[in-house]
Amino acid sequence: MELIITEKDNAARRIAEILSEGSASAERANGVNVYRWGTKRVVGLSGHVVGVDFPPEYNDWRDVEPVELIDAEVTKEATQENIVTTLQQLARKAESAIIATDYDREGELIGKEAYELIREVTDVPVSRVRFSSITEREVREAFADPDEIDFDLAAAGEARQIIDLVWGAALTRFLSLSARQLGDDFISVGRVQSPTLKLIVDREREIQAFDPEDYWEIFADITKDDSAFEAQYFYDDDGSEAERVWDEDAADAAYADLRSVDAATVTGVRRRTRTDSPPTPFNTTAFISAASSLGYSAQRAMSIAEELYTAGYMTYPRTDNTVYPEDLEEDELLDAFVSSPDFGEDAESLLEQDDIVATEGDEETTDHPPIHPTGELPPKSELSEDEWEVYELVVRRFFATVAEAATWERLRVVCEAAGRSLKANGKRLVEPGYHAVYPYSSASENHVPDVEEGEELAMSDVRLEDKQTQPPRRYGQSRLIETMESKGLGTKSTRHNSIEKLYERGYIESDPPRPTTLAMAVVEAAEEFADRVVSDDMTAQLEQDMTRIANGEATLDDVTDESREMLQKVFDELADSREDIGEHLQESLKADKTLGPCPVCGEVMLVRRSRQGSYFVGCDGFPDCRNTLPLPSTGEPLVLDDECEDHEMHHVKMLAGRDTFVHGCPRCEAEKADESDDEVIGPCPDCHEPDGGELAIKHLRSGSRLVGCTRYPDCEYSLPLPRNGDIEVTDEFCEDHDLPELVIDPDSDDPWELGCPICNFEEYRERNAVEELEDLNGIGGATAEKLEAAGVDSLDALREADADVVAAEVQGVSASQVRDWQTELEA
DNA sequence: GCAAGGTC
Repeated sequence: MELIITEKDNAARRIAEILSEGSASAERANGVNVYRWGTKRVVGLSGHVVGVDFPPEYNDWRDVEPVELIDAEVTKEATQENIVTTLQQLARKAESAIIATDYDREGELIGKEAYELIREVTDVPVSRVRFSSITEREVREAFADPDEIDFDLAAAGEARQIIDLVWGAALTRFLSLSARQLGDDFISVGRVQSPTLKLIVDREREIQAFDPEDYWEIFADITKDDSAFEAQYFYDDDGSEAERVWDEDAADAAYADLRSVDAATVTGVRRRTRTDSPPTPFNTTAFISAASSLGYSAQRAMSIAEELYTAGYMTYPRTDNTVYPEDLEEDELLDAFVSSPDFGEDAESLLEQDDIVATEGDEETTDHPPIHPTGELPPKSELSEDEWEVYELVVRRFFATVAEAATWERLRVVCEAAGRSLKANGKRLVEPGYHAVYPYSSASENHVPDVEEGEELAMSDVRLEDKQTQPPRRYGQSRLIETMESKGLGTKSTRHNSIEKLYERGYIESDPPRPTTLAMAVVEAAEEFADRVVSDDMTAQLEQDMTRIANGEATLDDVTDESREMLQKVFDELADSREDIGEHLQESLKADKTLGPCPVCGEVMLVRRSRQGSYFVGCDGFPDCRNTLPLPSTGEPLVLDDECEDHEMHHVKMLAGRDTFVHGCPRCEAEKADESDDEVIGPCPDCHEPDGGELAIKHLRSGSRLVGCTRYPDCEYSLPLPRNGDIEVTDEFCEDHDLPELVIDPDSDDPWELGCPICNFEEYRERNAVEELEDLNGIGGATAEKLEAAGVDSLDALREADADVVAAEVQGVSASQVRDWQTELEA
């Protein structure tokens, strides 16, 4: 038997398909897919199936000095037991094995990990094949001429693993211990996350230090025949054109001059045509950036891309490549779209071009092809709105890369009036080119009419505008990812996760991300004592070292030993400052959680966490002062800059994904509840018989409202109500439940007829079930709705469902897929 | 429980 090992299941399936010419069948072993035909078996890993770690005796953070981790042994342990088991079971029966993991450095390391697992059980020959896209030609060529594993390249990857673990773990533990933050809220640092955080912190420092400057600009309307255009005053500033006037008197003088006349003479006209080249193929970063201008976060864009990839509609979303592979036939791919109602016309018009030549980016790599649609088209109804929008983006980007350039006509007009100069720049799209199929990049025109030199034109409405220079803008997520890429921080697969990690660690909040006080303190501490870990130099150096290892110019030990020595020096410096650093971090943590003065004792009120894990506001004077205020039960609290005028308390926002909301001032919310009375609306369905319980609209001190039983806590029956808006109890009654229908914000433009609270809750639960299913990996919006319609309307229902029955009832869902979801649920 | 890198 001959065993083939790929990096992921998807690649295993497609390679089996190609090599077996479609005759391969799939079977499951230990929950892992194995594809077989003849004497061949193909199994897909799940990336790294082993991971580096320290031996267990280093597990207790309090028992081990962080500095000890520098020279601690680093071991490798299986992290995906069933895949490792399956791989070794198959290897025992194999006469030979072929490693077919991705064609990049991590792929080589993952391949070497598989090799070592195989070697634990057998000494059959192991070879390596490399291909950069899973196409018939590439795969066949690669398997016809197998190569060897590149152990040096794999060792380069191992050096990275060891250095990242040792630096990350030792410094993370040091900071966490010094600030006494050992629970979930430890203080982390790392080679990628910390320089990324420093980018954000440095920008925030610039913004804070920014001193705005006043300047003035002057505009006027100029009319030719019936068409008016805007012209802007400019002057000569040492040989270059300047529009901003920095001196108020000078601005007033120019303004007065221009206002004194009502005509301007054209003194210059210049026409130019400019070619606007179509965009290059999508790599991961460019894709995230384009999706972000459609309003998707980096994380969301990648998760939708993952779905579209798994469903077979687009290529692998994690790639650095911006050059299509040679065997991509652009016209054939366009052909696949001709019959589509959404893309047919555009595909046809592109096919009419004389020559179909795709653009190329600067980055040509071996990892994967650039992101493009496969020829398989999804029915629109099968995708959720978001999925469709992202799919359309990917299709149109491919269209754009094979479309013609656009042509713009630029018209520059210069006028003189009262000895002052004005200018206007017009642009007109003469040939739309790729813009016709790619509406995402701006193609806005600015009309300036045809004028001739010497012409006198009417001028009106001269305006003097006073402005101020603006601080630099914060990084948005996609700009941050672009900057990370340019500095070599992270990889195509991890950059968006690194940003997500900064949110989870309480280092940044909001979007565009802003650093917390804690983040400022962590970066400051690192700059002072471990500058390497917040600098992109560490990555640059590591890249060089890895190249040396890969080229055989250095060994793994050379590089890791040197790195350990450097870290040892960092710790020598840190030793004396442990307490100072800890204090500074603790103060910053407190600043991020401080709301305002305690009305009882004058100390400060802080966001705290109870032993049960729920959040509340408590006095820093505890246990002397036991004043508390409740917070809503959903989400993680975030202290906002806004302050309540009555109580000098910062407002609180509750972060809960799509259910995020602003809670406001916790004292105001509590007082509102204290002042409001319960409003009885009908009988309690649980206990009216025989106990006489009734349902009432209640306001809780945590700011939420609900319909609950008057016998609470003896009866815990309750229904949710929206957090905001006036509630009107109408005279209409629900026949099923003997309750009045409710209307939210009856006097607003858009009142919400919530109806009977019981009926409303039942509908809500149904909708929620769909969302719950969607949150499970690999279930798209459309699939979730189909499952819900088939009676799989909650995670519990999915867990207990019979996979074969579900597969039979829901089109497009296979039994094995259902079993995968169930396995995931169990985990 | 620490990192970053794969993968879902």
